[in-house]
Formats: sequence, structure tokens, C-alpha cells
Amino acid sequence: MRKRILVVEDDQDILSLIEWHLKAEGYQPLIEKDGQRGLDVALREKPDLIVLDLMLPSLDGLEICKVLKKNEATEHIPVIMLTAKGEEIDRIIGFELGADDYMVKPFSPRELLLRIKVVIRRAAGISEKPVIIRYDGLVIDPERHTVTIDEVPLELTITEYNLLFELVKTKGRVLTRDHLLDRVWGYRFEGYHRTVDTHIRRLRQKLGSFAENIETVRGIGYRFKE
Amino acid sequence: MRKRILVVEDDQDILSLIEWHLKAEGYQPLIEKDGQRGLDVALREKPDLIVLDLMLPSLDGLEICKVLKKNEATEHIPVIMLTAKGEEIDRIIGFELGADDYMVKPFSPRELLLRIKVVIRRAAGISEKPVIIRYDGLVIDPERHTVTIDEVPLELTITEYNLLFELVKTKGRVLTRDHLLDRVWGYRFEGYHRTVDTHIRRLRQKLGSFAENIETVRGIGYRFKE
DNA sequence: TCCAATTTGACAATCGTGTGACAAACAAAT
DNA sequence: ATTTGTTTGTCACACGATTGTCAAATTGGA
Repeated sequence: MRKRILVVEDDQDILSLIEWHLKAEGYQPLIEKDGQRGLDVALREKPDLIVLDLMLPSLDGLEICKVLKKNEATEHIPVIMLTAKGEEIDRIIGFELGADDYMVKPFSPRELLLRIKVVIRRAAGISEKPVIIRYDGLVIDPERHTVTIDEVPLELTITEYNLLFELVKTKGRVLTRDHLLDRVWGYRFEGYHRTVDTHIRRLRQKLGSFAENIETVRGIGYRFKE
Repeated sequence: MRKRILVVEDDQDILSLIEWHLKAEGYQPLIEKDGQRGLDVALREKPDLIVLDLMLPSLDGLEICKVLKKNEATEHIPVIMLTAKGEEIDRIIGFELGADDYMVKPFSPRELLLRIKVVIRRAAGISEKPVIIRYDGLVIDPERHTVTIDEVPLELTITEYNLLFELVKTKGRVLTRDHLLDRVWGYRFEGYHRTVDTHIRRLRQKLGSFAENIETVRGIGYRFKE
């Protein structure tokens, strides 16, 4: 059975983006652009999770959250808040009012999807640990944020780390530049496609003997050899 | 069977916060905003633990605690006191009042949850050994609240102590600034997140040869070298 | 061979962290 | 209540690391 996720957000671009990704992941999105109507839908439909923008027309996210948490029928529904940069103060209050997590814009849809998954699991009482990824002598430990080759630590920048993580995580499958830009850089990225190539190069340089594991798929993108 | 925990606290924000976290941890929260009514509930329901704010309308936390400890049916129920900064803490710890532990606001919900767990276990007769953390010549003794390097005591402020404790306790893992703010500064910190950096610097200065054990993870946060 | 795609080297702009200084908040003592 | 010293949070600046971009060189496939 598909989880229903209510998204209340006034920016059409972000909304479409989130909606598309939710569908792609098999969720059933309910969307609203207006605060009051968002609250109405939340109370009527009782979705499995709510993604709430902080700044909304007619009724802001904070108020919606307050009402939901006071209502016995909806208090258990997890809420993820979306906040713009600079709304730091409000984000804390969001937590006090029972928001389960928050994201600061700009964020990548991928990241939001991940948090949604985590929050839903947590709400269901299952907590999960970040997984250590291994590939022969190559070990990526997200908890420590380290990459080692045969126990020898590798010094990667954050972008290189994220890129490698993405590649190894989906090893065997080809990732297009668009995919990588989306997953590693996030939706805000509007630049030069070849940026990916540059980072692949830097990654290969640092990977030493594992460099050849990052295969170029001409005309498509890159793939980590399985 | 779920432990029932009574929370008597007049600040709605704090109350919601605690309530939410208790539920998330699988406890069954009973909540009251008024001192007198809090006492009534305590006497009638006999919860497994009581979290009491010191300053309360109609009847303050101290009085409630006194009454409970005089009553044979409730004297065994552990009490955790919540106090604002600057309030007389000494009187609370006084064994005549019988509070089992206390927390100074602001605190992080995580920290409260930890203490609740400890106090409940202790009440059940399972005593927790105070864990002394060692790392080569660096010794942190939480019970004495002291830090020594090769037997030589280190003069740390409370914030520095907490920060170091948090870092060493989770050594090997990266802690983001947000994470540290949450765990070290508590739930209502609304400030500049680079405050963390400043305290890291002060800590490094005092740590002498151990300074290099606090690693900077660019783009993420800090990590204590394992 | 030729064309399109990728790799490479170079560069400037931007970002993140360390640092010193400062004032507010606090605690202890008078 | 006032003073004194300590602790704490904030900020501006400097500097090196990181990043995105581009053009030229190279590669691979038709």
C-alpha cells in the first residue's frame, strides 16, 4: 500500500519537483499551495507524512504544525519542515512544536526523499544505522565520513565524497550526468554539465588503483564497475 | 508494558517537546500544566517517573516533591527536576527533598531522555556504573566532572567540558555543528552556528598535545580521532 | 579520416575555517 | 548594590581549500 504524503508549498517549481520525485519513489503525493487548505486536507485525509513549508500564504507552517500536534487524530503524523536560509530561529521553534525533521532550502529532492524514508521508519518505531559500503578494499563509512583503500585513508573533498558515494552505492548501473547533478549537487544546480567530468577526474586521480572502476559510458554518463 | 511518565511543566513549548520525544521513545506521557493538578495526578496514577518543573502555577515543584516523598504510596517514584538557570539548585539536590536528578534549562531532549532511562533503571535496582572515558593519557571522569592529561588536571569551563565529552564519547564519528549545538547547547539555542568553532578553538588551546585529536572535517563538522 | 564526446590543465570566484577582538551575560566576592 | 573576574556568543577578516568554468588536447567510434 502506497504511503500518502501531503506537501504544502507555495513555490510551484519546488512543488512540481517534489511531486515528481515522490511519484517516482512510489509515494502518493497530495499537494496544496495554500496554508489553510493544506491544514484542511491534513485534518481530513490524515496522510502518512506532511512536508510543510514554513512560509505560506494564509496560514504559515508553524501554525499548521501547532494545530496538528494539538489534535489527537493528527498528532502522530510526522512533519518535515522546509525553511529558507536565514530562518534559523524559526527552525528551532519548529522542533519545539513537534516537527520531526527539517530541511534548509536549497536541498536536493534526493535528500528530502531520504529524510522522508527515515522519518517514516522512525515513526513506525524502526531506527536504522547508516550503512558502511564495501567494495573489495574500498570502504566508505558515512558515520565517520571516511573513505579507505586497504585501510589507508583517502582524503576526499565533500563533493568528491558525495560523488563516490553515489557511484558506489548504485554500482553496476549507469548514472547520467543529469542524475549525478541531481543526486550530488541538488536541484538548485543550473550550470555547466561538464562539471561532473571534472570531479570524476579529480576522483580518479585520488582513487589510485580503483580509478579504473569508474567507467566512462560514452554518450551516457558514468558507472562504477560491479 | 509502557512506562508512564508524568510531566508537570507550564511552558507549552517545552511541554510539547518533551511529550513528543517521550512518545517517540515508547513511553506513555501524562501531562499537567498546573502544580496542584500535577500532584493530584501523581497521587492518583502513581506513574513510573515524574518530571517536575521547579516553578509552577499554584504549587511549586519543591512542594510537590515534598508531599510525594512523605506519602508511602508514592515515595519510591523517581523525580527529575527541571530548573531554570540561576535558580537555587543546591536545595534540590538536598536528599531531604528526594529529587533523583535535575536538569538545568535549556537542555536537549536527548539528554533528558538519557537521564530518564538511567533514573528508571536505578529505581529498578539496576545501578549504572559511571563510565570513565580514557583515551591514552586523556581521562574524563563524568562523576567528578574532571579532565586530566597524564594525571595533570585540565581547567575547562562547563561548555568546553561538555563539548569535549561529546566529542570523545562519539570518537571516530563526525559530528556536525548542528549536532553539537543540539547535544552540547541544548534545545533552544538560536544563534550563530559557528559558535561551535570558537569553542573548538578554545578547547584545542587547552588540550595541548591532544589538540590535533580534534579533527576538522571540512564541510561537515568535527571528529575526535580514534 | 572525421566528428563528437571526453579528458586535461589552467584559472578565477567562492566557500569554509581559524583567529583575534569585543561586549554581553554571568558568578563570586565585597 | 557594586565591583571584579570569568565565561560565553558574535563578528570581521585573512587565508587556503574547494569549486565551477572554459578552451585546448585527446580519444574512441562510425
